Amino acid sequence: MSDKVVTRFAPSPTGFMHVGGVRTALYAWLLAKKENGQFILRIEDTDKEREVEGSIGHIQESLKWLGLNWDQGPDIGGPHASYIQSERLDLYKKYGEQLIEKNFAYADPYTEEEIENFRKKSEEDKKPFLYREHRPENPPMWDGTKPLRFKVSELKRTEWKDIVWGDLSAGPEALDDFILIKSDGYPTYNFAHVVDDIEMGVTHVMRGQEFISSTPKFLALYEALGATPPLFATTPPIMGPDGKKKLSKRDGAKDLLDYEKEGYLPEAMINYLAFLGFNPGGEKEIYTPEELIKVFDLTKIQRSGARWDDEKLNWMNKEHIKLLPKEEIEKNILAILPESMQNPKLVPVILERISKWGDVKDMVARGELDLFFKAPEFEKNKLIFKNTSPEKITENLNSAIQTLSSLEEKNFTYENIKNSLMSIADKLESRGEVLHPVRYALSGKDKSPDPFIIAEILGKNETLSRLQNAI
RNA sequence: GGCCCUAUCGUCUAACGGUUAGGACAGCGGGUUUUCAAUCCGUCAAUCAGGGUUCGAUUCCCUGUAGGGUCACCA
Repeated sequence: MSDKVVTRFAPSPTGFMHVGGVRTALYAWLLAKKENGQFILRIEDTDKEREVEGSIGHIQESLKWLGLNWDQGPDIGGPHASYIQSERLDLYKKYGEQLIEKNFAYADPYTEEEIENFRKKSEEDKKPFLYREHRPENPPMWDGTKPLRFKVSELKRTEWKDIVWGDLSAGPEALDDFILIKSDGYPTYNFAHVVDDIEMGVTHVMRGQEFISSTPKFLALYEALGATPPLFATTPPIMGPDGKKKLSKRDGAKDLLDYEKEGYLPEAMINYLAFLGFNPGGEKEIYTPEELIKVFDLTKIQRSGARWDDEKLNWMNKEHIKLLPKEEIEKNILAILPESMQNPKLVPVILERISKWGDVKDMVARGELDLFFKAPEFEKNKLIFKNTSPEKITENLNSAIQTLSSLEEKNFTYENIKNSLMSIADKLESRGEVLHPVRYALSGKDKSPDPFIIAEILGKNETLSRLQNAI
């Protein structure tokens, strides 16, 4: 146990990174960081057909955005380079030959049609299809043009331990002669990942529960290779909004980088993702990545699937924004505001209305900030407050102008404006009699930020002018 | 269908076999505010069902039900 912890994230480059895959990566990363171990990024590109160009770069960019830095990987190399499986074909071939020698592998002589027929026959007989029941007696030499199959030598019940799920087991029907190397010369996932995990000294394998049922095969392979299997930690799936199926593109599983574009904070995404299927206990919910590393514990990962909930993510993102220094918040908001709206005083007004940076853009698009930059056009009757007469409104607006005029330019601040207006308002039957007309005069709207902050941002001149205009 | 697995508020979850089953999101109500937002306070809300084991079961066992996963020259 003195060995260093080594974890890996091993995606196949078949498209964008979605949140489910990222969470598995996150758990592997958290463990490596917590144990001061190594986190490896390995690309499993053994299916040429499904490969999508640009995926590798996209995957790396996604991980980098979150700050999940790897210690070994395709771009930075490491003691076990290459970290791209298509560049390691010789290694898999070597392992394959070794298995043939030890009588743990053989060439598959059948055509795909023949196997398909076996399969159909089993289906008709209502029996599960097992290739090993058709295992050829005298398989040909393996020349690389035929698939190489693993030869199950002992049909037994497999029992193993999973850090998250506890004791697991499966009967001998889970064991079959699976393909190690395809006829195109590429290894299958089943083979390549085991070889690489052995070669790279991976100690903890984290992956989704879709792999539980094939674990007996992996274990048999480890045994045949004379290698000690790693520890397994299986993560539950992330479910779609209906809670019944795994989150898929159809239910809105998004490219992780879309969340970056929408202005989510990576530390909020990490917090949310980590807590979707993991909980350290206690009542604290907002964790920085550093805090998460400290409390992370594989045994506290959940076993059942969790639904993706955008609302909770938004809440969490807002909480993380609040943790940011003031200057940082200001910088981010100003960066999104158009040239004509670069006023730092708007920041607090905006901040309380957004949960992610992208919302700023929406506010601008909806024209919610326009009132700070151009005098509103209003309809006269909107100035009326409840049963207050027009004359009374005019009178109230006049007293507002009067009291605000007495404020010096440099004292034209939120507190002073509020005090001045409130002193008038409190003398009236209802504060609304003056505050409503003032709000409307300043903003042209019934619903707006409070009139005091609007006045401060507009400044004395503009404020008085809008009030006068309303009269 | 075979095999494997899972099951606490609407959602994410907490609870050495002993708690009024806790927290958070959402919802609802209220305070601050004329309003929206924000914020604070309060409130609603759950152990899938049935059997065991036990003085005592959310927790352990069995059955049922529901759900998930897997049965590829995909990972």
